[in-house]
Amino acid sequence: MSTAGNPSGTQAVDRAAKLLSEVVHSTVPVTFTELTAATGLAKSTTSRLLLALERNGLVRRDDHGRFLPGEMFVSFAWRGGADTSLVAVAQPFLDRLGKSTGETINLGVANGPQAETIAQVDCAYLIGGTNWVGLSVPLHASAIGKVLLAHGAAQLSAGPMARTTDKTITSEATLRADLAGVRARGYAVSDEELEPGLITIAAPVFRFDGTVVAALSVSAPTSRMKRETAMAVARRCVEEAAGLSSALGYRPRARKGA
Amino acid sequence: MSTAGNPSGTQAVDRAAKLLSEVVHSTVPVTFTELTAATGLAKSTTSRLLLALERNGLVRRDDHGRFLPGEMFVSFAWRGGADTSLVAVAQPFLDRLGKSTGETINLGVANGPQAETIAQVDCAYLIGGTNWVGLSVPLHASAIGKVLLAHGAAQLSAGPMARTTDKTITSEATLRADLAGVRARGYAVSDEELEPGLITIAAPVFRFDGTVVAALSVSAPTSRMKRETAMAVARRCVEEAAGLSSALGYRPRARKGA
DNA sequence: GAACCTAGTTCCATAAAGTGGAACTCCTGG
DNA sequence: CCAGGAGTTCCACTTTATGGAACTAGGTTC
Repeated sequence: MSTAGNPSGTQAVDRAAKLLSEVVHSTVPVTFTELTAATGLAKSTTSRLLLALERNGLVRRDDHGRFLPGEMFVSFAWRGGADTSLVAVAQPFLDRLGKSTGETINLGVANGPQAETIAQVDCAYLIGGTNWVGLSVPLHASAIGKVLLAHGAAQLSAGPMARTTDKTITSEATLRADLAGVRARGYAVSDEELEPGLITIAAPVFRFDGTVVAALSVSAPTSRMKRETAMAVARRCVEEAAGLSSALGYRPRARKGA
Repeated sequence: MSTAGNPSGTQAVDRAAKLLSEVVHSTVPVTFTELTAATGLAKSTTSRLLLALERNGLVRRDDHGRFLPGEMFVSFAWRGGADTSLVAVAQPFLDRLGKSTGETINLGVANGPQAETIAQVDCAYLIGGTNWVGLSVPLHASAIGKVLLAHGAAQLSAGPMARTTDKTITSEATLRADLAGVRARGYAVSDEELEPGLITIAAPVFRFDGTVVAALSVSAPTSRMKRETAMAVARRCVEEAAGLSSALGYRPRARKGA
């Protein structure tokens, strides 16, 4: 009768978790009745489970008796555990993107005047990216960096822009134009601007408040990234980045339909 | 045999919640064995419950099989639910402070160049504070404001400091000296500096990373806040602020004991 | 202000789900 | 290759959760 086939005997916990999930993933406080409806549980069961969740600080009630995530969630959020866990939330999205493109996938964030790689999925080919996790790259020459710059998630340092290949953008005006393109298209491209033979495409990851917190990228050798492939890859990259954004609570536009 | 007398029949959920609590409130990943030890549950039970929690995104395992808070917590934290819920976490501390002093309790945060009151517990006396929630007061004249200033959680605006009573500090040098005192003592006092007849004492609330995010205050009419009373009140205020800080993950000093 | 909803909690007999000891499977290190 | 620890799976036992019904608490209507 339930949606999922429960692997083993833990009904009560699973049901409680389902209730909890409804409460936590909702953007607004949830009523008791909505919860019985959403989970299909009997009133008595719902009541007992919610009482247990409340007793354990997993949910709480507002003045109208509606349910909100409890002290345990708030406390976790305040203690900053989230920052270190971005990678964990992102992993499934990276994996999916890696599987569908076969190329090297990276997740990068701003770290001072550079872009730092914090997670990676290796490519399926013999020739491909090495491990970049922990490495920092120039903002103006990398696709991830350009995404961060374009959305104000990183600032260039004062000095002149270092040239790493003959295609590297070093003029401020050119970069500004490129960044405008990044915002318009929804993704950034670094076409041999960081390293000869390397093309990278990156898309922005938004947080609940619409600010960009990271960028998701696909890197491949020029030999495998022709124009048509690039278009498809870019679309997939933007898709997964959007999915991750949504997991972080970003809601691009109020959407119709229940 | 168990530590707590369970009010009603929800053993499995309570046990799962206890495991979850261990995982979430720990600063480091927790091992399976630590969990069995901490909760006193049988290996088989622990295993089953953890599997259920994992399946539902409440915990996850790192590469060494140790347990961390799951996607549900991270996602909640990233979507910014915490900010709106500071009041909820703080409530018990405010209540306790209110009960033990009998006076008006406030929780305030920085809001631009002012201190904004975001929660309040009303005093037990007939004469006392009115509702301040939502009100903003000058940083330099209020105890909450001085705490925020002293710990760099708020900045004064450029202009001159407005005088609201004849005791208001309006000289920058005097204020600077006062703020040094606030840091040294651990609390701030506004002695009729905001309104004649009103004394307020405030203590800082720290976040996990040691930054100050809010201030907790006790306000009373001069008639009830004599010197000795003030000392006791200040101590209680600092205590509760420390308790709240701890709930937000702040650990002033590594603590001994299992 | 009495009758009537609706929302939610408590009761209780039933049976289903959780429990824990023991057996089993994986690792890791000697 | 064997020993020992860590964790999972099995399974008979029984404790614990379940859900319908009764009950309580607010709120609305007439």
